[in-house]
Amino acid sequence: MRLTTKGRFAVTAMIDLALRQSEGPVTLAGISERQGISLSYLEQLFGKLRRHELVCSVRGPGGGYTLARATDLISVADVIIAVDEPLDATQCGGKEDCRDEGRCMTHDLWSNLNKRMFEYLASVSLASLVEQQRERLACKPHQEIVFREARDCVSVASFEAQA
Amino acid sequence: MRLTTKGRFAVTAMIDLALRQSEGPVTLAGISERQGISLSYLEQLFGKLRRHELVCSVRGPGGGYTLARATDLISVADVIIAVDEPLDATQCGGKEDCRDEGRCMTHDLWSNLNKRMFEYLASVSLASLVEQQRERLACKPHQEIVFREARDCVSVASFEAQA
DNA sequence: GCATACTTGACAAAAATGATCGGGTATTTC
DNA sequence: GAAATACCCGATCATTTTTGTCAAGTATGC
Repeated sequence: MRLTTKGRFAVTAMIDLALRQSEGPVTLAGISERQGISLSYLEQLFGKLRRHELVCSVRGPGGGYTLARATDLISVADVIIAVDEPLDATQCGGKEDCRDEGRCMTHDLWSNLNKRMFEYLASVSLASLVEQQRERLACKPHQEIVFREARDCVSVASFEAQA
Repeated sequence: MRLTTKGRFAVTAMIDLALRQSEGPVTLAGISERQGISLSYLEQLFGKLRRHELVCSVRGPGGGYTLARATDLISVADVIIAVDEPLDATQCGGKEDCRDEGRCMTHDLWSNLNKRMFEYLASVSLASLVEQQRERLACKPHQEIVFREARDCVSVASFEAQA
């Protein structure tokens, strides 16, 4: 599993979608404006999300995207896997036991790490994130949910290492 | 924390170094040949590792690199942090509580993930990896420790997602 | 000492990826 | 038909990853 900003964008967009789909399909243009992600990029991401059957699309006026499953059946891991396409075959995947010692010396380490991360991300559902988000909104009831300049924070180029 | 091939290369190289430093400084040329990582790239990585005081350099003939600390005092997290320099300031770092809800909607998620990954990687020392590696070598006692074509496996471009 | 070979160290170029921009087409609602 | 929307594609810019080139330092043989 790979952790980059791409997955972060995708998750952010999915949360936005989850928060609004009760009012019908959500347009990418809306997500783009609210979250400060370029429309083209969202199109690419949602193309992948759709092909992985995490979202459904509705064309025409009033159209947009909706989630394909309930929020508690979509995990963060699902989203990240969908947009990050992990170039399957090219590596000595979990199956082959990497004879030729030096090769894949770090195999066990990485597959353990992978596993841990995956387990963690798979344990976090969109539902729980949405709930978190709702709680925050509840604290500041009348603030409008339009934040154009969210970019500085959301679009940052890399994860931060922290102790 | 960011997970890319860069960190993977660095860890692989550090294990190679740990396995051989008993015979004196280890050259990057050697690591390059054995692990299939380009010399220039290793030079960059080891520049960072040196500046983070994880390795020491010895110039001139017979020179090379040695570890700056005992293998059980160097964690995988140390190595990855060293080569990945997390562009500190640009983001809304852990301190600021990201008011303006939509902004950093996923803040908690990512910082939790970060924390988990970091804890895991910090718990894995170079010593434990070396020991693992030694055990494997022990099973195939007479095989020469020269594996030119390790690239196919080690150089793959991304982590694999796996359940 | 001095040349020479071995090694790190630093800078620049190339390749790959991430992200944006602009155009177009298909589909649906009105 | 007109407008709103997804969908697709190629071009472009920025960033990151990877490789290439050249310099600087240092031990060794003479």
